[in-house]
Formats: sequence, C-alpha cells, structure tokens
Amino acid sequence: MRYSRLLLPTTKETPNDASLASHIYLIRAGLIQSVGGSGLYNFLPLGKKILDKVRAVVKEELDKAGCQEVSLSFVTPSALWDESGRLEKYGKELLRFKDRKDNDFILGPTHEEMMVNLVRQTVKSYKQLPLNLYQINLKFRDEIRPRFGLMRGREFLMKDGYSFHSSTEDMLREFALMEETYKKIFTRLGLEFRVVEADSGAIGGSGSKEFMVLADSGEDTIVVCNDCEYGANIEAATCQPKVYDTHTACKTVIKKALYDEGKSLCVGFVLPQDAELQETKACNSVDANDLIECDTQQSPSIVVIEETLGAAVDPNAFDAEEINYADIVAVQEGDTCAMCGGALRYTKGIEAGHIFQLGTRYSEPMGTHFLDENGKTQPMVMGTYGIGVSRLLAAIIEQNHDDKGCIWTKESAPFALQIIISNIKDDAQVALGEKLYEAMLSLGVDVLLDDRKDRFGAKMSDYELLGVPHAVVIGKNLSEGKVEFVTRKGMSSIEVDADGILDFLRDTL
RNA sequence: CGGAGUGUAGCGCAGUCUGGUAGCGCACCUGGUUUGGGACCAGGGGGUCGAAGGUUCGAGUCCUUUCACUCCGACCA
Repeated sequence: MRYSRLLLPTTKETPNDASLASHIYLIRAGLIQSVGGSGLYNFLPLGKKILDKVRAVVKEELDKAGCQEVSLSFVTPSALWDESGRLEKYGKELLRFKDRKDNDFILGPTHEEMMVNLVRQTVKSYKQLPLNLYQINLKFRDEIRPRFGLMRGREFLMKDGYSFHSSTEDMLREFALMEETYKKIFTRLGLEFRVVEADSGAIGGSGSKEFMVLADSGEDTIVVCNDCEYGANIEAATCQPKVYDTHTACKTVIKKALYDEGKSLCVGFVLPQDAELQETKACNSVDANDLIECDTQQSPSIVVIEETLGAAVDPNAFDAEEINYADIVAVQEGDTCAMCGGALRYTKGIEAGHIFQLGTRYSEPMGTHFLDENGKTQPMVMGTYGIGVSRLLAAIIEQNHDDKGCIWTKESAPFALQIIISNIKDDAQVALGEKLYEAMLSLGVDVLLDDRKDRFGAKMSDYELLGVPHAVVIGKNLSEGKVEFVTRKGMSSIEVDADGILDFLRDTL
C-alpha cells in the first residue's frame, strides 16, 4: 500500500473526551472515528484491517478446536427473550423497538436465545451432539455510560460461541478445551493475561472464568495470589475464612433488592465492622437483579449474615422474615489465599473473554431437548464462550504503547513493514524506496510505502503513531550508501548498507 | 438515575457578562520556498452559532422550553 493513497487521517490533537491511551491513539492514528459521541465508532481502513486480523486469529483457533461459524440475525424478536425470561432481567441495556407491524424487536446484546432457537429446530438426536457454534458479529448494548473508546462502546464486535452437549461431563470437557483455545488466542495476539474465576452475571449458569488482559487502566479489580496460580474477579474472589467470636464488632448494611416485575425487598447485610460488602456477592445471595441504595431506614424483611461470622452473631437479634448465611464480604489485599496460604493482592484487568458453564439454564425454559440412547427426552447441557473482539484492539494498545503512539504486536499489526522515503524530491531515495517496495510485495510482505510529499518529521511522527513493528528509513545517509532499519518497540535503529537491505529484510522479517 | 459541565467550520476553542459585519489555531485548496523530527510566505474555500418559541428596529449574546453530548459514582465482552 502507498501512504499517498491511504485514508489515514492522523491528528496532532487529542480528542478532549479521551483519557485512555487506547482511545487517544485509535483516534489520533486515524483508525477509528467517533460518530456523534456516545459509544458509536466508524472503523477507517486500517482500523478495519487490524480488526480483521484479530478476528482472523480468533476464527483460526476456534476452527482448529472444531467450532463452526454461523451468522445470526442482528435484529432479534423480543418473543425469544420472553421465553428465556431475560427480557426483564437484562433491563434497559436492551435496545427495543417496533417494526411497521408493531412487532417487538431488540438489537442483540448476546445471542443465547437465537442460538438455542437455531439448535432446537435442527438438532433432535444425541447422535448430532456435541456441537459448538459461534459467530463474530456486531452486538449492541445500550450502556448506561459508554466511555473509553472501543473499550466500552455501545456497538461492538464480539465473538460469541455456544456449545450443546448430551451430558454435563461432555460440557466440562468442552469448557476445558475452550479455556485452552482462548489461551492460544490471547498468546498469539501477544497479550499478557490471566484466567480468573468470575461471577456469572446476567447470563447465568454455574462455573465461569474470565480472561483478563492485565493493564492498569482495566475496569475490573482482580485478586491474585503472590505464591500460586489463584486468580479471581473481586466479585467472585474467596480467601481463607477468618475467625470471629461474639466480641467481633459488626455492622448492618441496608440495601433495596430489585426483582422482576418491579418487585423489591429491603435486605440487611450483616458483616464485620472492618469488612467491606461485595455488592455482586450480596446481590447473588438474595437472587436479586440489582441492589440499590435504600432511602428509608425501614427494618429489613431479609437478613443475610456473612457466613464466616457463624455463631459470633445471634440470629434472634434480628426481626426479619428470613435469615440466611452467605459469603458477602469483599476480599482485601493481604488476605490469605485459600489454595496455598500465600498473600493475596489486587491488580487491574480488562475483561477480554468470558467462558460459562450454562447447564440447562436456557435449554430447559426454551425447550431445547434431544432424544438420548434410550429414546428419552433430555434437555441439552450448554456452555457459552465470549471474546470482545473490538475491545481487544483497545486492550492490545493499553499493553503495547509509549508516549508517541501504538506498538502493534506481530499478529495484530496493520503492516509488517513501513518504508519511509525521507525526501520525495531526492531521486535516489525514491528509486530505492520503489525498488524495495516492489521487492517486498513480490515476497508477500505486507508493506506500506510512505511516498508522501511531507517533511521527515511529519513522516516519523506518523510512523510512531501508527506503530508498524519495523521501518526502513531511506534518508540522507543514502549518499554514503546507508539506510536505517528501525524497530518501533524502543525506537532502536541500526544502519544497514543500502546494497544489502533486501537480504537483511529477507532474513529479519 | 444522582452530582458537575459543555453545545459556535472536520477537530480544538474564543466571542455570550455589557445585543449591532461570524472569529482564532489545526486540518483543507492554489502558488512559491523548504526537506533528518509535525517548516515558512502569500492567497483561498468552508457556519441552520444544538433545536423550538419569545423579547427587540436588530439575538451566537437576553427570556422560556427542549434535545444532545462530556466528566465523576451504581451495569457489562
């Protein structure tokens, strides 16, 4: 590709609403363009190209693992969501609308219902199982607060996969296979990540693991052990139980728990004075959709006592209809690891992938059955597996950038090599640049030739901003028969004889 | 939804208090000089001033209503 023909609108100024490196550089490097704000973005040619490369890595590894790609309708009938009971649970994040006949539709935020619907119409026998189907398509979530560019857009590209099994054992086998496959994907993309235990959220199900790309700018707090492999989202993290007695000072946190059809209950959470309530755990402990602040100090109808308090608290002290025990306390830094006894600490991560053991959460209510060897009707056992593909672009930049711009990893780079002709009016420089460009193309190297009538400084700045892994700078040293080979990471450069540059590139790239 | 703020050229902003020719920087176009770190000179194009209503001889500016977006806190790949 010739730079002079490329639509790549780089800018010197940072957009005023961008605070994250990935957001700033995606826009400044001319990869994406904001569409009237509010979490909607256009992908410009090179942004699209990078997205396609990341997508290709995801697809290759999944196909190798035996998954099959499909493409589900983006617009989905609300009726399906009624069947699974998620229409209410998902709440306002669903973008709902009507067609001209007044039928209700939503834009899919994730496609469990659609995939289940597809499979229940086509799969009837245990002989057709197991099955792992996925798609890499647009999703829409009407986020309360979109921000950070591609990190939390409202429209985004997600890979969502669903597996169907005749037994829980087989689903667990596939779950493990997907964990391995995901590790391969993130490793190929050059990311530093950690697999952690997670809460299952609105999708439901039992076991779930998140793939966290480690970055200080990550939105999730994850708890990791200094001494072993243990890692968990703060929402699901556990530690060795602490010991309390009747002298332990306790506090009660009052919250309003929200349920389907507008129902709500006042709940009191009892925990040690110096502990912190973990809202997700608390929410799960009462099977609520959400917890909100309770305005009045009314007496709670349910009391949940932190389980490690045990006998340290007298349950008769509360005037409530129901008293339960559950893990509702947030793990603190310095707590003891339940696996090995080491010290736990916090770190930040970007949730780039999430795998769930769904069980029969969707197949049961939606009537997705098959006939087993004995001709008996059984609900299929399911797993579901997601990767935020467009978010991965942001995650790659968060982990790979400097104060000049992006530093793309090998598998994600928009080009393998950039050839920079310093002065377009110098015939010798142009001649070598063109020759090298043609040679690289014929070798099958994806190369960008900067043939613009710009000054050296402008070209170098654009090179650093875009972040192609390597460049050849053909400049004034050509009069002494030398060119420069530059590596974007660290901006180190070495002088190479102009005569030998072609061989050098053949050996190096 | 709570709190704070902003809407004026593609982007970033001034002008609004005190009503009177629509401005600046970047980007863009033309010509010329320049070519190792975003250069310079000269000329040029580009605007429903977020929207609606009102006050006024006259509204970007004052009044009312409304919409959108951004930032800080509770959802999620």
